[in-house]
Amino acid sequence: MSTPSSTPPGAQAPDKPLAAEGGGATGKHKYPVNLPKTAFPMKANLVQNEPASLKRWSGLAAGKGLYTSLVVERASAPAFVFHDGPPYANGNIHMGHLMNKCLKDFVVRSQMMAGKRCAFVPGWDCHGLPIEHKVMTDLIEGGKYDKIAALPDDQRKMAVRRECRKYAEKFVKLQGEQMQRLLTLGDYAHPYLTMDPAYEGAVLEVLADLVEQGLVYRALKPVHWSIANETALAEAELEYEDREDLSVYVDFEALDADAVYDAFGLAKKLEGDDEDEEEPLTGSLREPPLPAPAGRGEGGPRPAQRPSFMIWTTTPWTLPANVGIAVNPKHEYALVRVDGNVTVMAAGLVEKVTAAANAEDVRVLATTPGANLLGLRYKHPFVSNPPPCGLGRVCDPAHLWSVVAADYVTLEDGTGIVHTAPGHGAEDFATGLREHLPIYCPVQGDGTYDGTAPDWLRGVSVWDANKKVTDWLRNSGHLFYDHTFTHSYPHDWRSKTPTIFRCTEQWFVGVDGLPETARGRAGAAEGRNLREMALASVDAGANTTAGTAVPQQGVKFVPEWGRNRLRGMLESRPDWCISRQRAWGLPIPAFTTPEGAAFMTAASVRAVAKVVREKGSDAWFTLPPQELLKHYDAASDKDPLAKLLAEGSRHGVPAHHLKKGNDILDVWFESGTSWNAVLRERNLGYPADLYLEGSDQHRGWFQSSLLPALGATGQPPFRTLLTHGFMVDKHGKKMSKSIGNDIKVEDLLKDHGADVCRWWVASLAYENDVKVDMEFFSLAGESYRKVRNTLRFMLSNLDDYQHSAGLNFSGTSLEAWVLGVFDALSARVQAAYADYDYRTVHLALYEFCSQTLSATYLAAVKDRLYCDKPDSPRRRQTQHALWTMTDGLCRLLAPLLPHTADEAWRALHKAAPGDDRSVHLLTFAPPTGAQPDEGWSSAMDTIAAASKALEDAKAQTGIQNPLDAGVHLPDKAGVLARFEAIDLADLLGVSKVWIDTSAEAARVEDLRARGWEACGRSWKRDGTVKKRADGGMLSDRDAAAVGLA
RNA sequence: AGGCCUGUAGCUCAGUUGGCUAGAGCGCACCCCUGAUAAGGGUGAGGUCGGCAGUUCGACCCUGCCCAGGCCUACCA
Repeated sequence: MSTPSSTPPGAQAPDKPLAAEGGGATGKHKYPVNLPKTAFPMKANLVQNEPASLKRWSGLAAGKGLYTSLVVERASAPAFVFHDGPPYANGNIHMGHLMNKCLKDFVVRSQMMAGKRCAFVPGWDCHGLPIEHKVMTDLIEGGKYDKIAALPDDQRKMAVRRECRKYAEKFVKLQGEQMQRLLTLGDYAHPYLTMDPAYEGAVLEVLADLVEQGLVYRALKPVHWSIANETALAEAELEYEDREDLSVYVDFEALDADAVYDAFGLAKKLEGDDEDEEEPLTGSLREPPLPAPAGRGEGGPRPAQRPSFMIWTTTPWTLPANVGIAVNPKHEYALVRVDGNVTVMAAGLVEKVTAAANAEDVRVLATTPGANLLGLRYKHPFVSNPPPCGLGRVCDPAHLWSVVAADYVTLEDGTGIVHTAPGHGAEDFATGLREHLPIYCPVQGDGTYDGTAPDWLRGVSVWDANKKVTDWLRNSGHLFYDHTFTHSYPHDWRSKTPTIFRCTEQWFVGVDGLPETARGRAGAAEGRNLREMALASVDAGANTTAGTAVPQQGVKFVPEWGRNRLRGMLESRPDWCISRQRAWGLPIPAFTTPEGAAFMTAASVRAVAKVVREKGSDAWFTLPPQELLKHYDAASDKDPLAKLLAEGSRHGVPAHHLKKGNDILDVWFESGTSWNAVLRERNLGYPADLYLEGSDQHRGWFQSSLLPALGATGQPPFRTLLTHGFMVDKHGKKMSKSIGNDIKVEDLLKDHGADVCRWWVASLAYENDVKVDMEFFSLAGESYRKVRNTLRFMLSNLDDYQHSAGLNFSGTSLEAWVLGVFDALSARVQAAYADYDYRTVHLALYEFCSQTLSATYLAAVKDRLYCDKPDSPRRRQTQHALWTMTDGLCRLLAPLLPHTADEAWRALHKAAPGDDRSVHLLTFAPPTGAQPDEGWSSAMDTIAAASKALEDAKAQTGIQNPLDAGVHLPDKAGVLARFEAIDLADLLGVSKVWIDTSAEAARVEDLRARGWEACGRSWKRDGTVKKRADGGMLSDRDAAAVGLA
């Protein structure tokens, strides 16, 4: 049974706009007061209202929308060039995107508010393996791949590319909507997509510039290789599975026994010689082998037989490609006699290795740091002819088959001496490049050895070679020990077969100046050293502090340690491999002549770029070479390579005899040239004032943008690099879907709305890692509501106010004080925006709302707003200040809280639903010009002290309601005399203030003891309260306000 | 394993070139107001400044080591 309403028929339902009842004691008169009234609701209801704001903004200026009208309106304003790093077009946006996009939007909106033209073109990285991999998986699982796989190469790739494009388009659309839901402002109608034809053409034009500078070359590089599919594989296409392999310990005979013994500091005489003669000769009759300190031999005799270096490998099949052995210069190495043989290995591993092989007689003869072994030569166990150096390289024959340094050599496994085959391993490759060793790979695409291998291995599969090589070594006496063991090994994700590391020809951007092959190129005379240029630009901006101008060519870092981080990475980075063997990407427009020579010149790349601009990169797969090169004129190409090609010439190759290359560009090259494809193509300005991304982009986009820009334009593409940290959970652990501690942006928007999320982002120390938890958004919501309610209270007291500028008021007025504080706040906030210091913006705005306004000024002026005659000068003056601050505050808040600031601003201006006005079309307000009296500072100190006294009095006397109190303020300095006592009383929240020039401290008095009555309207006891004509007890002010004498 | 970075109250953050009893807001507890009311105001309790050692008359701040965490490399012969 439900309870019927207890309201009697005819009774008035309680009205929401609170009437002037209650208040005074019962039985007394009820007097009307000026109650607050506003349409701006206390409850934000962001989840529903934000989409409405979005819709309104998109309809502004007859459908042009907010972004477009702003940019058009600011056409001649100074530009702030900001550039978006493209997220990958895959999946829903996550917490990282939330922070990144909000921070970027703070930049865009605050720059616009500062009067700049800040164009922002959002972009997406559309090509690349993650999409291709996903699409392939879907095709395979859907049973559709077999049909596609049977097509000719170009057609197969086109089929895959069509699917990839659809996939990318889908996620660009999805993510774009999600980003706009975060209320971010940008040219979402015209984003940049790395798969757009114009973008692709612009990328190729940068490539052409780099080719022209002689920075692009073709060389060998080891890649993961699937023998089953005869293709290179990316990391993402590998699956690691356990596999049983043969591991071998092999002795490599030293070429010069004496040199080895010298390195170990052994005396230059043979074992068996008379012991007595041993002493003074050590190190004195010969040159030390190395500048490093001599080895720590005991000065004992040197063995008669030739020593060897013992290496360990789990891939015996790579031994034919061995060109060096690596030691760690810092580790200690031992010369060991093992069952009659003398060999070298890491001192710390002697016991482990010999025990594994069950060696019986083990004696360490001497030890020496690895540094002393560098340069020692050895004899390859079964290869005698020096291998070819490798495409486009020059090798140092003195380094072949010698001991080299590598700090990746550890003492965890093996012997501490690492077999090095640059053609078969990434680290070996790096070492090979550094030491000018051959990059040699005798293994062909089908996994068999080619003609350069020893005859007993030619045509043999590498898997069979493991045993063959091991047997050979055993027979020749080089094998110390072998055993099978199980380890995790990469497998091809599609064929499930084991992969190998194999050298293939790839395209590189050189970072250390001109490689041999690039010499003689057109324009190469002024070729650049990218590493030096990059380091110089990173260093050039050092020692600039926030706000100061960045020197030409220099880069400013926020935070400053980013400089160090980028510098370290630039110092150690290898040449950039820009080619990939995939379908979903932008082809590298290189051709192959019938003789197998690569053909690509600056002019030929520009010619293909022209076609790509018209038809997109699909053209590479659908058009024949002569069509792709239709804009190319070999006769006018100054590049020497152009001689290879001459249509119709007897000496050259006609274009239609060329073969198209199969490589696509690394996607990092595509996004790394966005400064050209977006900023320059769209005339937005170059270089950018700011790039803003996560700190992982020091390795990624910052570098991939810096290098091509330096190569092509000679200057960095950005003046400032700002980085933010990563999202971690509330315990500081990384967030991931698999752990299940991730927070969905969707959920946040549904529970809290975008403005609250943005308010939270603004509060972060974004340069560090950021802890996230659902609870934090509730807290942010509370703080948001405080700001909202402060705005609401001001709005509700402006309902009857018509603003007009140019009001003069005294410097001692409350208005002069509060507007003075507001001006300081405004300056502080604008400076913080300019410094990307949103935390300070957030804090300053919050504290102003909470402390200056809510707790102080608004509390003080409440009485005059409610009880003064509505149009009294004092009340209008207060409203003037309220209006000025509400308007100004909305502008200051607008970059952080686009919806709420606009909602409040429109409420202030009483904008009707169809009204186009918006706070976002404005700029920050100029200073109010208020000139607060110099005495305010000490006046406020006195008030604070008196406030404390009042608290004490409340605790000790019967005063509970501050309006029952009067306060005698000390004023020895005579500062307060020029202030209105009533203003000071209102700041204290008491009924009456007396200024006492002789008092030391504030004194509180109970006004009831004076017999002062409380006013029935304002509840104040100001000493003027008396019975009025209508019988009510009113103060003079209130009597006048209601028209009673 | 290496490079860079972080670690101050339950939470988010301040702490200027080493020098006062280490601050603020939120949250929490208690109180006031009931004409901003699913609001507003006030008061208070919370910290061995990640740990250990060192330099110094004096260290949250400088140095070293360790612990925990993050990003990026390298994960291998």
